Amino acid sequence: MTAEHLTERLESFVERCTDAGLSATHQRRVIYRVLAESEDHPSPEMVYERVRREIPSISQATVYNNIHKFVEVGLLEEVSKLHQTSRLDANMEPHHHLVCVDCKKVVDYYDAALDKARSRHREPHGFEIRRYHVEMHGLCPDCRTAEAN
Amino acid sequence: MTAEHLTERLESFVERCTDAGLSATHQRRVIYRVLAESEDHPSPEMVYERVRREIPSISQATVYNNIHKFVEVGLLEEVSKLHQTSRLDANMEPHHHLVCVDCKKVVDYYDAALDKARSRHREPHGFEIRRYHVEMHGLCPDCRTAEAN
DNA sequence: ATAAATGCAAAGGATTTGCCGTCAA
DNA sequence: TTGACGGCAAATCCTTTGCATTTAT
Repeated sequence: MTAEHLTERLESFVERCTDAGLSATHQRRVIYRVLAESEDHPSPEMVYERVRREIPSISQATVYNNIHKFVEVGLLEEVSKLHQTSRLDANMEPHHHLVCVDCKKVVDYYDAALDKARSRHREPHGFEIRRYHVEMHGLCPDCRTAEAN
Repeated sequence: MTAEHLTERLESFVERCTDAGLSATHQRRVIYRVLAESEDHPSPEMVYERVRREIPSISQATVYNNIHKFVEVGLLEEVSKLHQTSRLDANMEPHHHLVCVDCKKVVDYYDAALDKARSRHREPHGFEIRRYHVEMHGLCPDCRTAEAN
């Protein structure tokens, strides 16, 4: 994140809130700035701690509620759409997953080209890669049909 | 999952337990069979419900504890290594993530070839893809160093 | 003015832990 | 026989909700 990008994001925040029908409260500005300044993909708890340095009276509920609002209006994304409950897989062969963002269905996905792509990435950023896992997030056929109504 | 693969997995289960120093208790056999028979990437709660049909007296703790053991010894995988607490990202540009399986650090990863790969997958299994996200799981440099001790 | 947002506290769901009795090897 | 395991219940962690008060527009 370059400084100019950060400034850009912060400046467009108020406008983006207005477009989304959200008032740009002091708490929201600080929560968003903390997130935009963070490089470490913080948890809600970490966001709460950082915001609390500036607004000691803020409550966890406000942080959680606004994170949800921000995700809804596209200001924010969750790294994994599958937190909250673990999802298990006894299939240990290399394969990938299609995840429905709506009903959280998980479908196995096999693709030789994806597996081949893995070899291009050896030790990215010094990581010793153990599992190369493509997660495609989208709407499953059932939820697409449901949404058409 | 073909029937023969399932049989294979079930038959090797006892052996794999022994190798890992785990006794193959009745509960563990049923928990593992339920998982190996499941195509839907069940949550611990769903595993508990299914096992309970056969062992009504089993406790949730046993299910949770054994799921952990199975993951440790490589009989099982979690679809996402990042559940339990949400991890947030204010960077809405398409990008990918390196996740440390040890310390849960998340690092952004940009790669043009990966983005190009996306176009090969249109509507896999009928999914309307909204986000094409590669999650590479491995050991970050810090944890590699720590593990060397 | 007024609909929305905040703070607080309690509730809820998911997961972990400690302890004691039981069972697999 | 005995160390590992299972069951139970309490504890903990993460997140959501209800409600009274305050605030942004």
